Amino acid sequence: MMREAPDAVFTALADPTRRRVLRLVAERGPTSATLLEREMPVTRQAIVKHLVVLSRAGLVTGQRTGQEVRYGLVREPLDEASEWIAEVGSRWDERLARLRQVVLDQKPERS
Amino acid sequence: MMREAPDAVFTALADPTRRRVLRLVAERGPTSATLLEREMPVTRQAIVKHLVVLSRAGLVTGQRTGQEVRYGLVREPLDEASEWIAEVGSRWDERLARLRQVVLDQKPERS
DNA sequence: GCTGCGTGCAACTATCGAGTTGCAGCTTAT
DNA sequence: ATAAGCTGCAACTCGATAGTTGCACGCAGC
Repeated sequence: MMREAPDAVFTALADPTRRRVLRLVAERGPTSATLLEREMPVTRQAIVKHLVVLSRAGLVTGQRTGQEVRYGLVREPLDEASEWIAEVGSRWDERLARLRQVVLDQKPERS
Repeated sequence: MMREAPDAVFTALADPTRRRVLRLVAERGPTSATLLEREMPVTRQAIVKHLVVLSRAGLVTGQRTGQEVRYGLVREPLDEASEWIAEVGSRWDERLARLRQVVLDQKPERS
């Protein structure tokens, strides 16, 4: 199986500033770019760009209310990424287990 | 809490080619750059660079045996990344839960 | 109307990073 | 010793992207 890795998600998570934005959205709840600007050392424009990237990756969704746009978090892609990581880790462990098995099997039926 | 995100790990996971390298290492077990080259559409040098990045992130370790260097996977940083992701997700859920609680609390003791 | 606040688009800079090619050095076996 | 195979270093190209500044548009309230 091993569903192909969601490229956009990992790319989105790569940038520290973007991770901070994501974290703030998760903690504060639906937030606007202008609000986020006050808690970060970069321009609103920069934050907007990050939100666009996060949005394309499906990690957040924007909802317009009046004149401001509030962004909320979406868990699914996040969970998929987490799952991909876990699967790589388990592949390694499976290999180790299989190897150990081979070693153990040699003892009983040694020539 | 929320331990600061391991920057190097997420940076390492951002590149598709690098993820493929990591995956191959996990599946094949300790592997050399030259072996990996045969399964990928890029130069050995490119793979070496990726292995260096993965190594700096602590995701793999190289072990020299004679003239070749075999790289194996290391789970810990991988798990940390997975944990970071999970924590962001749960922050969001906690917020939702807290919000729901507020709504529920309003009913019994409404003025 | 005008003022304020929030969003959206565009152009520009500058840095980073993925990939290549070329060459040198070290092991192993013939 | 010499040939073959694997590693390591260096220089270079080229595209992507994080961040900035500047300006225009739209919705609110006085």
